[in-house]
Amino acid sequence: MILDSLDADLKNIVAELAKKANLSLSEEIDRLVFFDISTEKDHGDYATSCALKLSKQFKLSPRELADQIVQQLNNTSIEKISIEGPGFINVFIKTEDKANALQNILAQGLDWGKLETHKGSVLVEFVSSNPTGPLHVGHGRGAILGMVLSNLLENSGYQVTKEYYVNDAGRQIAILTSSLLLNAYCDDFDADGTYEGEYIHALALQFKKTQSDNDLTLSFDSLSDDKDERLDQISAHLKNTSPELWNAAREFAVTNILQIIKGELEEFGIDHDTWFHESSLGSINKSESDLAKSFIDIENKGHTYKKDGASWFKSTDFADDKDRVLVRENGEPTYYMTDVGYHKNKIDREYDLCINVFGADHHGYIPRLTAAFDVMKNDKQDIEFMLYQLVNLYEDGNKRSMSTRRGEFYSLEDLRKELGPDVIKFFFLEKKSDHTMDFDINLAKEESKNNPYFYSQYAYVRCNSILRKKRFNPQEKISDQEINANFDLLVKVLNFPKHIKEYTEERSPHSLVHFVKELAASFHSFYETSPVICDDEAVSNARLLITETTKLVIEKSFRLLNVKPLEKM
RNA sequence: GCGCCCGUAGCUCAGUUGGAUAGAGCAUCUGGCUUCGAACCAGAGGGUCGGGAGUUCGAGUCUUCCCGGGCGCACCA
Repeated sequence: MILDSLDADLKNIVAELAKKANLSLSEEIDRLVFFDISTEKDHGDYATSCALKLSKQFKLSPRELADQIVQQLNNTSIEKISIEGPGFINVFIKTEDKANALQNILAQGLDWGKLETHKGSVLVEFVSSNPTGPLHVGHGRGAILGMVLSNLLENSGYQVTKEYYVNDAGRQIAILTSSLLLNAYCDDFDADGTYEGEYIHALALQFKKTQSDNDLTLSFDSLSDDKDERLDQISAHLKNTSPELWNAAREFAVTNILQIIKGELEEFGIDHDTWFHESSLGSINKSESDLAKSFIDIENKGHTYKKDGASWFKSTDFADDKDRVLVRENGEPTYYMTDVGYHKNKIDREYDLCINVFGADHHGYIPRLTAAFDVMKNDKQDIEFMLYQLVNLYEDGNKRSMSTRRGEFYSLEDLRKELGPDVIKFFFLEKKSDHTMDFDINLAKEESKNNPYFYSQYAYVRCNSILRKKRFNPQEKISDQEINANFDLLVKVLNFPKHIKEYTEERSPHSLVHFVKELAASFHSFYETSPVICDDEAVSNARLLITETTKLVIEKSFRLLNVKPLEKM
């Protein structure tokens, strides 16, 4: 890319100037000295404000510094260079070089936009919804976010592992197991707080068929009035009186619900590389288990203490607002402890970076998890969190309720069946993730410009439609006129890698959606003003090349977004 | 009460590590199909960037205080 070469030259020049002035500015040069893509044609192709930022250090006026930089900047691609306003340096690139760059995109194909800027291994943990029921709409947002983030990271050179953490132990699973058994064997047993809904009834029926003892009757003696106590009594009773049945039911429920979840994720093209089961963390009492290893690690490093019979982690030494219990008085690990053990396992698998995609309601969890991670990690490892906020569904101007009293809820599957997976991806990704979003179902169904998904697909379809009609010679020289007349479109196509790099580093998949929308808009405008198939063969050839490269960039973007480009609509 | 997130056009939202005149779409108004797909394009109006103070060549962006909204503050998971 021309821009990379310009950036390198600029950094070298400023470094030289700093050296002459006896200034050590390597950090500033790294951070502040670079070219931006100009937002206006008048400002050239690229602009830098580095002279404004560094004038103080150099004890020069910004324009004086800019002048010194400009005198040395003689990159062969530069057509014209000027200093404007308070000290901006604007660079105009030779039209011929832009034309060459455009032709070069064709040679790269879908590798255009692929980066080699990052190294190392990343674990992205996302979805990790409890296997107690189908995914709801909110899970979908996290799922799509995690997937596209993974795509971007992979595209930039990282070795990415996508992981789903399965909470297959603990109280929620006990309640799920009870729910299944009650549904299978107790007619009209109404226990507040158990899982209900069609999927439970269906699973219960299936489960019953797998058991030889078909007419089992379950009975309960005195049950507490307190909802939670009662649920635990039911679980304990079932588990103790029929341990084999209990284990079979638990296994059956978890396996089958995971299958439902996995199937739904597949519909969205989301595939996790690993499914990590909480139950595999082992027992806190066995020293080789991840759970015990993580506890011992923190203990050995001197960050634990005993209080009220429990074992605590002094997380307040690491920016947490209160200390946390790891092991209860009764010897049972807390949920937090299991998550610490899980992260110890991630650390031992030697990932350089662990990214957790969390629902924003878990944000309070970040300081304590970071604290434990920082204690256990090696000094090259890092943890990051991405939060996603709630989704509100609107239909006909009214907020739509996503759950009912009966435990039924409007699931991700329901939404997908209503709209299709790709339009949902586009809408979910369009908004910044840490921002509650209003999802307008009517708009998502609309097939018009109002709907950014269709608008973008339509641009791709138009590209294809044109390219089917006429072939072109990719080597033929392109006139300056065609390059200059289509600045708005080409600036996006030619700088695609720079944008992708930024979206990856900023962890902002939503920016990619906005990029595609804007690229589509530029193409639609180009389409109206510049007939591609026309009598002038040279002009036609150039425009076909522009169309082809635009198509490539849209296609590549769609792939990163996990959206299937449509040849026809 | 403490912590995190958010507040930009009537609505839904962007806004490039602080940059040049704050942008899209919807809605309103005007114009454009005999031709590559009008599922589109061109144009107009619409703003105290929640409010005040500060930092500096420059603030929607950073700091601080206030106002308003969401979420979280367990030996639950």
